[in-house]
Amino acid sequence: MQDLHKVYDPAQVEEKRYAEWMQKGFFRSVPDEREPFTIVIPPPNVTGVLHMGHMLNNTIQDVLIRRARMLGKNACWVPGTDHASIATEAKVVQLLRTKGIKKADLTRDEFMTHAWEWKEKHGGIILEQLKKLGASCDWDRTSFTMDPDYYDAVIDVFIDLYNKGLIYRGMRMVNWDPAAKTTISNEEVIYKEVDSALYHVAYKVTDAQGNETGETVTIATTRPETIPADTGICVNPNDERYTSLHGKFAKIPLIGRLIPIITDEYVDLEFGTGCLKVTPAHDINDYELGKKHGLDTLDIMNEDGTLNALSVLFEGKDRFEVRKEIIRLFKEDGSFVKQENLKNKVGFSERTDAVVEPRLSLQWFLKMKELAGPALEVVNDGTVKFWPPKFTNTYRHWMENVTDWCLSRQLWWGHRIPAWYGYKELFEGEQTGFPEYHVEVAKTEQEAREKFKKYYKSIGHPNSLIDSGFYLEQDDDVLDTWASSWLWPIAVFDGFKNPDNKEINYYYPTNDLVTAPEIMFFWVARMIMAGLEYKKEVPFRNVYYTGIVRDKQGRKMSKSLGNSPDPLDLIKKYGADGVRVGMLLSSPAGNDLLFDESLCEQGRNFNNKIWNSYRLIAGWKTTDSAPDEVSSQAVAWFRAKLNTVLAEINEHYNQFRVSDALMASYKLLWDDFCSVYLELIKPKDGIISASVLESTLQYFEELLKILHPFVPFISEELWHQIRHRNNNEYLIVASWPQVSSVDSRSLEDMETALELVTALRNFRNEKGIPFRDALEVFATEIPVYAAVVRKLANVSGMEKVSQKPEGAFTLIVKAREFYVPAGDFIDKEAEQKKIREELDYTRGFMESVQKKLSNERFVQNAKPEVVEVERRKLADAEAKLKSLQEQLAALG
RNA sequence: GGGAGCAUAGCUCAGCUGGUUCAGAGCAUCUGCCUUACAAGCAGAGGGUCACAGGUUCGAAUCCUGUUGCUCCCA
Repeated sequence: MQDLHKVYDPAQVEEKRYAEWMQKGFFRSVPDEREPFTIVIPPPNVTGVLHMGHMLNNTIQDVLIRRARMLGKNACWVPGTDHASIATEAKVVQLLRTKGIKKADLTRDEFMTHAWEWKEKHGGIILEQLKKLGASCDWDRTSFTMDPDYYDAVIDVFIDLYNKGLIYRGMRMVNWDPAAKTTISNEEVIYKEVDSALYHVAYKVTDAQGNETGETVTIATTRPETIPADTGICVNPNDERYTSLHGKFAKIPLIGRLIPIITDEYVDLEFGTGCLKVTPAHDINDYELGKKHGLDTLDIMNEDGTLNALSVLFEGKDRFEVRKEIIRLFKEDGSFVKQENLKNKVGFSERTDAVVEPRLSLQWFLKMKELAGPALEVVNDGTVKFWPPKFTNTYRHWMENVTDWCLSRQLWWGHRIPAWYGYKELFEGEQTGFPEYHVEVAKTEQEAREKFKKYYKSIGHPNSLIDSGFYLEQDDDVLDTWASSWLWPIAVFDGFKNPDNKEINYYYPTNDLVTAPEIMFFWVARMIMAGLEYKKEVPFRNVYYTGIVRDKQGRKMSKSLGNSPDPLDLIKKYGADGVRVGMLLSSPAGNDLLFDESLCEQGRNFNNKIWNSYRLIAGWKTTDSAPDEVSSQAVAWFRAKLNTVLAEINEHYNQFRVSDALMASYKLLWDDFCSVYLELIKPKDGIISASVLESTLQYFEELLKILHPFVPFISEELWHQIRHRNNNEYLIVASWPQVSSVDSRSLEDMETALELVTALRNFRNEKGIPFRDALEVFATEIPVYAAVVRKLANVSGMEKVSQKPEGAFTLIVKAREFYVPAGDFIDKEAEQKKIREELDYTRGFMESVQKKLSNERFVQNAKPEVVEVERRKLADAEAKLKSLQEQLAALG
């Protein structure tokens, strides 16, 4: 006892225990005869540092994996990181810049050397941080999406899908990030509302020969800089204002090029002027419209967001500069009409915050329709379950409207696309800007060359020329990061290179996946597709969606807002166990977590409570004498209580209600064990019956087991404090308690006793009677757990009487009457008022029950049990009414 | 514009297939306590016409319809 500090100090415990777990290999999993339980971590980004979202996500995974381990399963939690093409490349470019090196001056290989250096130095930070949280990952299995075998798997899958005809190359409107000079996915575009303007510009109308008719047509646009790329003007055929324009042409101001005026119902009569300029190369809707009407496509933009020669007047100038300049020029030449201010949503790059430019470009795509069908099916039929289930709706909707996946990214860091191009200048040593000629997908240049030879022969090139060598160039682009992470559950077990290896056969399919709903489509859906395609089996059985961690005001936590606490600081302040409890306290599956430090404080307080409950027990000395009555009752009751709550907790886990499981455990320890059980057995002199102490220690062990997944460190520490343990006898590998049969009588008896205790405490409170003054209680029927009442309410004696003693105060508990001689304490008027209020309520209650019972249709239609319940309610209410009336009468 | 979801105490949320001894939990608030494990604590208390309006039913927080408000996803 002297050794135990009054408050729990996590710093003394956490590092030590984690090191022991590691050293003893408790996190390590190898296939054996036990049932496997597998979780693969959603690989955090190598550029990442631990944030609150990771904390929540990984705490939940650790809870699930620790419980599975205690349930005797072979628990395997695979950690790792993904290479994060865009983010990492951006970091590396930035770092090089500080050293005065430009990416453009480096060869691809040189750049990759720098990138790998960066990865080796910074890529593991987040995993080290997870250890502080207590994450029980099998660190020997740490994977990375660009490990050699993983890299090969990604390339092989690309080739395989290409050979199956699922991958194609096509011209598409993509989201172009002019700062990163790469395509980004729809999901990486953040739409923000910005102040902008709708510019009205008049074009002169002409006939097909270019003769001006004297009319003008006024369009409205938010992007006047794209006007040089216009290839048409569109009006709604039903718009009577513009019927005279049908079939005519318009002359682009400043530029003078003629463009046709077309009609399509797509045009909104209400918006702007009702005349739409069509710019197929720079707007996705215009692109579709242009395709439909056979308009030209004129791309005036360079990859860095400046305009090119096709813009005629603005070559080399930035798009936003041109926006200002062109309006000025329109004003000068009189085609400017007016400007309307409005707010609209503009897409920004998640990575660089640059305004995203719709851009036509040649990209690699994966057809999704074929893959989506089966992936939807397995969620619909429950093979893969979502928690909470409401997310299946979102999933279904997306899968039914899936679009092809753009796989290529214009970056170097990542898996280089295994496609090879030959050029028209077949036997020159250099690419000279001629259009490419032929494409082959192959793993190596050697293989590609063989394929090219065959191809060239087939189209009649002479052998002599082919044999003397020809120029090939590999695609410069890499694959989207998700095109590697969708293989994660298979690749971490080497399931591509060795498709039938022991590990993949044992661990796959995995059990649970814990992730955020925002990546349901990037990742969850695609992992299911990959699993079905390559293993013919789903990758996991359950997907637990966590919420987003927000601040108290409901704002998403982000670096730029600066509203996110540093998780490591929190751990320092509250202990890892405290933070874990704090994270889980208010985060039911799928619900956002409004994080507040006070939650961690609550977690810390809980740990302190656990700690002090042990301090109390540890201070007792034992005697051989038999347990007293109250202790025996307490021991019997707590066994029943523990088993009841344990069954509830198990059920919560089965339904993935992790925070409910925590709350149930929290109350079991705090309310039932500390506030009731320990108070009941607590000896006045510090000397306790040895058998009671032994039961108590056993209970405490059970509690530590139940608490372990939530608070691994303190529970392990106390586990060793309680008793001397053998070498590998650690809580982390102890068996999860079994539910045994419950004595429900004991639970009921205790409930009655505790209600009486509360009534008596309340009575003391109201009358201002201090606890040290013992009360005397009379009852018509002595409760089974009278000893409990005596101890907890400081009652000197409980005597059976046939009727209420003179001047006593009546307490009604479970329709039974208890009398407390109150003497001077009684306030007649207040008492009468209280009884009358109670009488009113009881009468009202009785009436409603009577009404129900006298309703024939109720008695006929309702289930017999329900009717029986109503009858009992009536009987109880009648008894209570009678008692209250008597009390009132007795008061005069 | 299309789709999904939510609206229950001051806050965060439970409340399964409709049945008032279920309107509940944690936190917060208030009152009284430094009772020899813990003031990071102990003992109590107050607080909600379950968004609004209809409907189905013997009976609705729970089912249906509409309204309002909010959120998310897609375009």
